[in-house]
Amino acid sequence: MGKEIKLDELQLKVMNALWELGEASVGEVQTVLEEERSLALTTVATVLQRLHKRGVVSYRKQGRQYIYQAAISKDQTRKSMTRRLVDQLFAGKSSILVNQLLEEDKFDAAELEALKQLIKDAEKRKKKDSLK
Amino acid sequence: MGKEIKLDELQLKVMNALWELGEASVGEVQTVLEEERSLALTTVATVLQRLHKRGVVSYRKQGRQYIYQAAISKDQTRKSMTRRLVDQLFAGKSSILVNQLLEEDKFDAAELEALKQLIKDAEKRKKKDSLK
DNA sequence: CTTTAACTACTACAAATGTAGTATTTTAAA
DNA sequence: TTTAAAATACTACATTTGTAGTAGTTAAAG
Repeated sequence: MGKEIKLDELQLKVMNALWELGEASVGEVQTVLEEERSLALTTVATVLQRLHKRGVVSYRKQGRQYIYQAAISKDQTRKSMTRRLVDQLFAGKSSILVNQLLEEDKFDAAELEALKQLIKDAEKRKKKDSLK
Repeated sequence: MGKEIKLDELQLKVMNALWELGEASVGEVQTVLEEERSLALTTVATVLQRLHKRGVVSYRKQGRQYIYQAAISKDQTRKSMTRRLVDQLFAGKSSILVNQLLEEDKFDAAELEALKQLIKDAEKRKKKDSLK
């Protein structure tokens, strides 16, 4: 599933609300977004409709209400959008990105520890693969 | 300098060309971009003009030609756009992003080795800081 | 000198996104 | 019963981005 996913700020906020709630009506999404700043209900509705048109969300009817849910996973989205950023700005090299984050001191001690472990795991996988 | 930088695909391609060349005329930028696909010279000119309006590029006049150069560094751009992605999709946690990349097996053995070293460096910095 | 190429200024269109008001209908509350 | 709230359908506007043609001028090539 190499489908490109490109979502702008508000679209992502809406998706985050759906991922969090599992499914939601326009009003419920609005409520979540409103914690940050107020938006007209119709703005939220429009975003959802357009996302639906793109196949990014789906809905079922409940009475006269549309109950929306994400049609793409958060994981897929993360992968797709990270890939794009790495391709566009890091010459396709994830290591440059991670280097930058480490240099910027973006991790606490526990996270560094966890990363070390993940690197070990990755190295093990690499060794296993190279023996095949 | 916490200035938000948001550049879309073509804008980034133009910036990459400027960063690579140091400075360039519209025609020179077009030549670089053309390696991938052809674009009207006026399209490139328009993008550069709009970027200039935003303060993202600057130019000097040479005869009747504009010689553009980037007014923001690649590093700044990388930091800003990575921050946005992490905030929007990774709840502000860079470690989740790196976890994902490691799980996706995006690094070769040498890169993993280099990352280990960077983590050690980061850990040392952490310890130094905690002793202050 | 003439023709061609290069370059900017100007103009315009389409698509996508964010924003939200109005009209209508249905449902819930007073 | 009436009023208010909720929800969708419809509509419209502004901004941004990508796309590129036309006109006019200047510089380079033939």
